[in-house]
Amino acid sequence: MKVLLIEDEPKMVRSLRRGLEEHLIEVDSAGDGLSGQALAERNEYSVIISDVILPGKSGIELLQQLRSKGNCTPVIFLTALDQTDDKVTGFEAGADDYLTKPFEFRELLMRVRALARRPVATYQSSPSLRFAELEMNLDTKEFFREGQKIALTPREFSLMEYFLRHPGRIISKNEISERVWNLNFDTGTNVIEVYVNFLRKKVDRGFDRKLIHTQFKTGYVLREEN
Amino acid sequence: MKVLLIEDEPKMVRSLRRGLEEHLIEVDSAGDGLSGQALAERNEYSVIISDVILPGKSGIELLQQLRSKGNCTPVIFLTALDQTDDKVTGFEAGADDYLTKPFEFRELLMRVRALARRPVATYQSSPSLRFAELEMNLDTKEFFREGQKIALTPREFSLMEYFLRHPGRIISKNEISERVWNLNFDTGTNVIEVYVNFLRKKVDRGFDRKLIHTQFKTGYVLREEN
DNA sequence: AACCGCCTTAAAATGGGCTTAAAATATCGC
DNA sequence: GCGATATTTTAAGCCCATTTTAAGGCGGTT
Repeated sequence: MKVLLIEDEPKMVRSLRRGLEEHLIEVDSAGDGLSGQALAERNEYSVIISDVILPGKSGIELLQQLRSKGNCTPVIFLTALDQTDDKVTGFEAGADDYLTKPFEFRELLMRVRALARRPVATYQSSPSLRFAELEMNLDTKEFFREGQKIALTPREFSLMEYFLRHPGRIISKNEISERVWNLNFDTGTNVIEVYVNFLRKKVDRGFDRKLIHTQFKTGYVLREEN
Repeated sequence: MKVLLIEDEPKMVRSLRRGLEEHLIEVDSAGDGLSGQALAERNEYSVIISDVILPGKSGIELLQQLRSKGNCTPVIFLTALDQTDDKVTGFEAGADDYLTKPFEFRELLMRVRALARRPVATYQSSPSLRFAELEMNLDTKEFFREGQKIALTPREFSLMEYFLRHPGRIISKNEISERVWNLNFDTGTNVIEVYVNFLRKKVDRGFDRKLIHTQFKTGYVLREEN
């Protein structure tokens, strides 16, 4: 099980992270709304635990934007004091649960587990990414061009996913190695080129209109025209 | 929206009923576990609100029996005092939410609405699951492919059941070990692979169209095509 | 033309998943 | 309760898809 923790108070983050990890729950954390949203969109979590008041973007805004993009990961809000008004708007925005600080850790753990137990399929309208005649189903890990299914390995899939999440934008190799390979240093290899090649073979070969383009000395783009 | 309220304290019943009906929520109520269960089985409710301590049959027993019969109506437990131990067992029994008396009515209302918003879990009127030419009878624990009976051990059966309840969705090994083996930690063994192998021998061997597929590094899927 | 970045291909390394058999555990009939 | 049988779990080795490395060629840029 993996949860995303969005909270700006370092002490709280540390204590929750420790508690959750003790119970063998993987934790990613973010200190503000923006990076929280980025993580939530890039990865799939069982549950998101978020403060309501956050720098950058409030928890409620964040939630609404996730939901509007078809992301149905259950969200538990944390709020300081008993601001019941926040509570109301939080629930209205589609929160699945609410805890008022201070709370017992056991309580949080129970609620996280209860939400994680919910059958995923029923609540998540299978999220899919589209661009041109490409279609990617994040749930079933299927990928299509013009309705034709293309088998992708996990790495290929997540690289393609990254392209589809940033269509039309030039993506540098650094960015790719950070966000797809999770390396923030240069390994001095050419894995990325190799994988772009893999994708091209599977996605562009045999089609007239190429979709994956090289921007010399800059990076790659997913684009319709040449 | 219609809720079932199971509570033995008449005062509480009256006040909650009034509050809910003011918000245009229909209310059926029962004063003990047995009649509550009868109502829950006879009618379909959006949410069940139940006291934990009840004459006749405890709320937790009631919940477990509903769940074992395939009834997935969300349940909110009410409990006097802060008996967190009850809370733990309640959540373990599959409760969807928990409120400690005394609570604000608004709080209850929010939680009821949050649960009612969840798309209704597929209701099992006939206790059989089907997919492609597979058929599983949950009552008699029989399992067939193309009408041909296949004998499954209990473990095999419940693994197959889990597949059949999530056709087309990729199911991770973690998910399987949590939901079929009820382990929420990694045992470091390969039981799951062994059992998938058992199932394949019994279900797919000798058939042209395989139904159980591996998604490398991701999990397994029940799917018709390759 | 020379350099550098990118492409392509093939081969090596890695690690996940499969299979099998044996050990441990549970279940059933007596 | 006891032994026999069925089921479940552990363990080990192998296989192969995936990933990474490496090397040589091609092409764009200056």
